[in-house]
Amino acid sequence: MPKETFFNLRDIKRDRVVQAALEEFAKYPYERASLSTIVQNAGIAKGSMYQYFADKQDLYLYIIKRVYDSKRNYLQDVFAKDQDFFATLQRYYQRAYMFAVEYPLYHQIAINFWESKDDKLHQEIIDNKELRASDFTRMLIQAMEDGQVNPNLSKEAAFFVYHSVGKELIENFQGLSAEEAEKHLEFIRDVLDILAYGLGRKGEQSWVKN
Amino acid sequence: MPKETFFNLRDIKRDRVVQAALEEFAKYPYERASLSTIVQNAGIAKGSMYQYFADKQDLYLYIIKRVYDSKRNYLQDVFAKDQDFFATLQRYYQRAYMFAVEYPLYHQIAINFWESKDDKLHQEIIDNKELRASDFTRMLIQAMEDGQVNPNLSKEAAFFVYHSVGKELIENFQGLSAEEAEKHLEFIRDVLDILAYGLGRKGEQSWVKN
DNA sequence: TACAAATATGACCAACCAGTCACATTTATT
DNA sequence: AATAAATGTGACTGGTTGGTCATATTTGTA
Repeated sequence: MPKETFFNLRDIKRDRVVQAALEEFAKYPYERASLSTIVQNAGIAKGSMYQYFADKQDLYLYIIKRVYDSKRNYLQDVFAKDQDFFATLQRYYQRAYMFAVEYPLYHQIAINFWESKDDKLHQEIIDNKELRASDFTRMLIQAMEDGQVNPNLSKEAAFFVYHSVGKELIENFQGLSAEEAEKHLEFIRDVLDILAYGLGRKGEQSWVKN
Repeated sequence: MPKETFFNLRDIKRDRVVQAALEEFAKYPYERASLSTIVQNAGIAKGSMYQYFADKQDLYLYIIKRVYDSKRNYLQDVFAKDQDFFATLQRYYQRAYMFAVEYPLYHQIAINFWESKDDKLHQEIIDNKELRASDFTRMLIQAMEDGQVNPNLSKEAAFFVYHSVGKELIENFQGLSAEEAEKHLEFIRDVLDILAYGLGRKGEQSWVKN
């Protein structure tokens, strides 16, 4: 948590600090990111930073929180729109892609974060993954009951497949030229279709005789 | 490339240097790995290391080469045993898993390597990925002609799915207890089955009417 | 044994890092 | 205007890093 002093700052100055931190943590993972570089780009003295934050990790966690709050907010209306399992997944990943295009800095910071090896940070990543796993599993069970998904599949394996592909999908679009967006969204659809045909074929349900 | 001096070393000493480097690069990615730690664990002087290698990167690339040579050798007879596309993939990933269990240090170094952000190293990763992509695509096209795989699928998307899942599969098994090996191998089979049913159902070929 | 070539050494260097602190400056309160 | 509180500052500390180099030791050769 930042200190009170940080919140008392004038907006322009506070934004400069945040912006400089965003840029640095987007460029480098936590351990290699440099506080000296951040304060230099923010145009403040080294000591000032320690008036705002307890230490490097405090600053980092604040930035991470901003990023994930923003992403959660961006994705909030993706779920529960309808009950189509496959359509929901496609909305989710396409929207996650659009987030990456719209907020490239946030996107890069998130990538750097979940690749972090730092013990304390790593625990948060695992917690987060388990949280998403239970969300996904809930959706999956519902879809199995609805008859959208083959109910004989291993739930763990199904989550694993979607987690892997989703992670790589999001990570993959670093070149975020807006012109290619349509092509990228189509690619996401192609990839998810491959998974969908494996998880159950709508209308045909090819698994029933298995 | 190591200097001649390195190869002139007595086996015991050379192995000590290699072993210390392996342990350090397994523990930390390139940038955070410490030469000082390596020389200390190897029981040699700092200066000696620079008699053997030009610099840190020279040492690292030598270690990386060892790792990948070893892995390539370990996986060499996986392909071309038979023409069953899905069986070959399963052999590949199960064997890659066994490699990880058998050579945990090598395994960890490989993971750290392909997560590296260093420009020069990153290029090698991309090259490597493209090489595997063309290998995979060749197999895929063959399987499409054989009727094992739905020929209407996007080849890029198909590779992407296998690449993502394969990468995460290999990365995932860090707790490499030999007792759980059977369970892990079964999990790999479950995951690949999900993909297979999406790429085409053997015997049934559910895509033909699509 | 005498010389030369190869190899080993660790103190040392400059560059960087996160974090500190005595002090200067600005802002709020009386 | 005078005082107090809050905020800003950058030189400095102790640590780490990759890399160097003059010198010492070992090894090979004659």
